[in-house]
Amino acid sequence: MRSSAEDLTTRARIRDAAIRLFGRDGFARATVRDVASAAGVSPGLVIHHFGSKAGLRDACDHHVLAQTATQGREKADPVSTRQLIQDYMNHPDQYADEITYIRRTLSDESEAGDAFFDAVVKQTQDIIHAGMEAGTIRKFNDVRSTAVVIASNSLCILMLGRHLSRTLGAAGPESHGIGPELLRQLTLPALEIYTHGFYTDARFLDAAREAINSNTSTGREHAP
Amino acid sequence: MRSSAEDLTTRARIRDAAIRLFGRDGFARATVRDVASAAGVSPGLVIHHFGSKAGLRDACDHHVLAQTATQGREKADPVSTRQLIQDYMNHPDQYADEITYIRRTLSDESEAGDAFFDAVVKQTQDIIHAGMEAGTIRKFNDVRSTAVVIASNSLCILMLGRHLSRTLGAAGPESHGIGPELLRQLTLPALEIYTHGFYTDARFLDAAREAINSNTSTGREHAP
DNA sequence: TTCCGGATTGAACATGTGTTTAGTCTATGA
DNA sequence: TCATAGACTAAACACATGTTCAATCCGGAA
Repeated sequence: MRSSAEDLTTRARIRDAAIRLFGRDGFARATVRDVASAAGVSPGLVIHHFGSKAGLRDACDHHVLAQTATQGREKADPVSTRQLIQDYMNHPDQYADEITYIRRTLSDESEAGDAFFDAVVKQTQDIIHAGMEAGTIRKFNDVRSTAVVIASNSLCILMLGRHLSRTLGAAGPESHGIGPELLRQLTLPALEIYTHGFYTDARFLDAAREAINSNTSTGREHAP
Repeated sequence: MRSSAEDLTTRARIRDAAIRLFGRDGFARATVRDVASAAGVSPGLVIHHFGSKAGLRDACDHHVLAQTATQGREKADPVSTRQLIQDYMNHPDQYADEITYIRRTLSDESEAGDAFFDAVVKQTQDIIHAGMEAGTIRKFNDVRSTAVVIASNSLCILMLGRHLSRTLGAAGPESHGIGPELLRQLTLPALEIYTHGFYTDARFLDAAREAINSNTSTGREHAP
């Protein structure tokens, strides 16, 4: 859905180059000169358009946030975030920059990262509520905490993508990140746990319940 | 178990200050002058002891890696990584710097991060194998992938700690990270999913199995 | 005591980097 | 046609930062 680089305004080209470089190298390491050179433009023009490097970052934040907000509202995959990743699977090259940018945004402290995380949690929560009514998802007492756990588990594919593809040997060595092959390898194990659980019985859960109920202060509650 | 700052050699004081600052601000943003000042020392001395800023980073990597490797070998918590986090719960102030440093290490590309992740996965894999034989953990066909999923789910507490405590309102606003309160809030929801599963039946799992088996090439496999 | 090597410092150096500035070019509207 | 506004550049500026260097301090060995 995105036009080729030639069709974009200079401002948009600079912003897209910044999204790529900020995501790849981080905000601190990526220099204004790098961005300018990647956009085929002089450093001064970057400042001319965005006021400062921080202003450029804000523009990137808003753009990526808007970009990801438009999608995702319609689809409702129970394993959440996967609707975004699913989308990415079908257009890997097109969204790769946004994906890595979001990862950086979630790592570094930033309002954009906060907003994105909250959006994912809220969406997950809605999905759980709907699934509980439809009977496809088990009933949970604390839906909010459950949503947070599920959302985190989904997002960790994003955060740890590099390590996942590295250990699983998915995707070539050049693609340091999330690829269709990686998602295919992780889907079944994750769904199996989400379907049948990980433990054979409830003894760990019960033990944790007791430990937490009895010992509310800091202490040595060994979960297992 | 660690001596107070006064008892450490200057070299160790510099390294600990670097671990704190690299973890808090990132390698690029934290300057040699910052580290020197935090250690109460001149910038030149930092270079004198470590050769360069990169050398200082290497020293930090090795130290943190060694520090975390010594622990964890004995304890064997099924929800893994939690043995490290558990340990942290009992000495929050003492390990806080190492924790945040590891988070940065897992985000930025680094051999230390790779090694740490691989160690966690391997340990998780061992735990799963043991649990499968003992009958406490369900039998999984692909133990390796399952271990990767479980390890990632555990590590995301580390990666997303800031967001987790933010949305769950655990710990005061000054502690931007993982605290005992956060772990207490997440343990039960996570264990519940690990015990009883997330879905009520296997229809999502079966659908995904079919989709992946039939459509091996890139395509639009909507997991549901 | 004397001497030596390492710890340590303050200042300087070289470079990278965000930003400014003066000026050019180009299209558009009167 | 002319004038004006904005896109755009090249150069310069100011400052931060990694690193070097000469000099000093200090403890221990001879």
